[in-house]
Amino acid sequence: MNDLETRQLRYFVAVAEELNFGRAAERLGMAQPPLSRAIRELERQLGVVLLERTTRRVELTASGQTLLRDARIALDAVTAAGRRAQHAGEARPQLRVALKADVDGGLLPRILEEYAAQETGHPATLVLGRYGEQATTLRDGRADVGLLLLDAADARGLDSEPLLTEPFLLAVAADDPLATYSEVCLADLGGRTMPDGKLADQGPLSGEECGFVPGERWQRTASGYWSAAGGLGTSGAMGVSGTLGSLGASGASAASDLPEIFRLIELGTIVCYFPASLTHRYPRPDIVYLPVNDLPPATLAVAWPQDSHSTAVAAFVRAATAVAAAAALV
Amino acid sequence: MNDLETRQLRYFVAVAEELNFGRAAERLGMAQPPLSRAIRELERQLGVVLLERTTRRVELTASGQTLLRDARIALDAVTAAGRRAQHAGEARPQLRVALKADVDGGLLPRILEEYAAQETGHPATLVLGRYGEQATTLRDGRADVGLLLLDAADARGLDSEPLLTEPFLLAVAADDPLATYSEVCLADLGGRTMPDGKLADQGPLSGEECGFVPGERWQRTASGYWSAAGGLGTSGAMGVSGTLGSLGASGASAASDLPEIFRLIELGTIVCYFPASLTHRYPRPDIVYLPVNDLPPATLAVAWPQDSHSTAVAAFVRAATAVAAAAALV
DNA sequence: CGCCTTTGATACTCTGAAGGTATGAATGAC
DNA sequence: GTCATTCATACCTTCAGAGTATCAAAGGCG
Repeated sequence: MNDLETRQLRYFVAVAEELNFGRAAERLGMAQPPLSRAIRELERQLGVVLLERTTRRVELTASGQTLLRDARIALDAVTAAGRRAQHAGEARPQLRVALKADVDGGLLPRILEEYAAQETGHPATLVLGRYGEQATTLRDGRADVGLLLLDAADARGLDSEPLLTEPFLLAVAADDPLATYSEVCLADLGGRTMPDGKLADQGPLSGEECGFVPGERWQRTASGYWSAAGGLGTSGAMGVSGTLGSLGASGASAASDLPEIFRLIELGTIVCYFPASLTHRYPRPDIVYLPVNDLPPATLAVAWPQDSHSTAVAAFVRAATAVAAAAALV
Repeated sequence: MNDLETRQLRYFVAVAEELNFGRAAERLGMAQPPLSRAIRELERQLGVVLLERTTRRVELTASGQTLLRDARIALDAVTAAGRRAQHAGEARPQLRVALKADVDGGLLPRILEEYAAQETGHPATLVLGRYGEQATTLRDGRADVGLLLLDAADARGLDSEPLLTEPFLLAVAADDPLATYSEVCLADLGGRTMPDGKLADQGPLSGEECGFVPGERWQRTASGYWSAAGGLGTSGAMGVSGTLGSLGASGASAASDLPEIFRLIELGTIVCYFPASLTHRYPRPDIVYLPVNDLPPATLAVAWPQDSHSTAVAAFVRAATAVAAAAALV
């Protein structure tokens, strides 16, 4: 078997995601026939059928599903290789820290201060992204280290160290009937929607595209072992592509920035989950934050590519854990 | 920046490893001029100088070193994607278990038995390889799960669970002066060589190509965090490409299979380190096994690609840890 | 100091793989 | 049965990648 080219993987991922050759070709900026041929050639090379296609429907085979997962990972690794090389070539190397603005447990200033004190020669710069993007940002080489909510991130390929755990709070309009409650549970939220259009009673994390075998629940233990866990106790914590302001490509009436989201919450159009520390930063008269008693808490962590070997990353991780440990004592 | 092609990465890795365009071209089965052009084009795409070249010498820049590391990882990910897709397309899917024959702490039969009892529908098959190859075998998709010595493996991209710890024993000829000792230390071994031609007083693990920043020592803590550790206490445990029967491409008088190695040990030509459990399996009148008092012990672990999501892998890991735990009680 | 070997770069040619256009054929909706 | 949709096929075109021949610079050496 000759080695695959990234072009072939990109083509396949496009088709596998669109499940439609025409749309995939359009997305790739090419005509449909050469795309069909390329996929056929890929299947011939691998000796495996990846897509079951009729003129009306395209479906992934088991091989195709496997390849979709692994091709995404491989493509990330390739772009990461390029980007890291570019970054290493810059005159004044920097430590790129990925995070979603305000999702830092209030620790960011102290972490940056502590990190700067370590004099690594790599000043820190922030790479701000939307909620849930941080893991990908680390995997494809746009950042060196990140702060993210472990439960919302697909941590594959990353190592991480938890910093703190805090509950999600539900933000609702002050004139919502729920606002009089001292706490709510998910079942109380029937019908209310989140910024991404999903139903609020599913919790803050979208489980779609989680990449896990349907019907299986996996969770990571402290020692790094993935075990199948039967129960649903932690099922909310396995999402991958987070919500909270992210708007999917398909999102119809999705809001993406915080001011917009707060406005819609005040109007009663949507509700939204926020980590508790973030809510302290946005006290607003017309919004009430409520504890949700059957929602697992959020774990803020510092994360980095598993194959990282930079001293600056290690220094940042040390700084982050030290600050978190100090904060936990207060 | 357009995405890189794996062809470009393969070309670069070849040149970076050979540090000579002509030899690299030969290895790639192509002429030298197009290779030179391809590398130049790669540098242009990235906007970075990867190689400092005169007509007499080729050297890696900092960017080039970074790219060499990451390109290897990315290429492994690409081939893994292809192989896993092929594997998923097979009629009767199997669990491919990578190991070096006899390096299993004596647990393999019981692990296989325990695994078979779990009825995953994926019968186990063994993928035998040379010592130290298991990690790569897992990364590039030739196997789904493996048994390996953690200290000898480059565990990047893998998750693992330790099974047991046992000392390395030194195998020497019965008529060697050392054979009368009850135990030895590394300093006693001056001048003796190992199967790969390296000096025995360096311990069983080759530190070359370890990929870590020179002058830094890294070790993995229980929680998955890589920390810089100043001391040399565990320095022997960071090797990547193991020895013990592997013969490097450069190896001149290297021996590769066990019978051959034992013969050379009997003749006094070489000495060799083996995990204790393996020596029990090869009692030979003309070979003496000695404890080495300043050598860190070997940790046998079960390992799997970090992004694995297979129930069969999880079942195997459960089986392995259960058997190891039971064995530890005896 | 000058010759020679080694080795990467340049100039040019050529081939084939990747992409485009036109069209066919199958499938499901109505 | 008709029609729209969508994937496959046939055929053509182009340029990127590979080859050959050659140049030029850098060390080694007498």
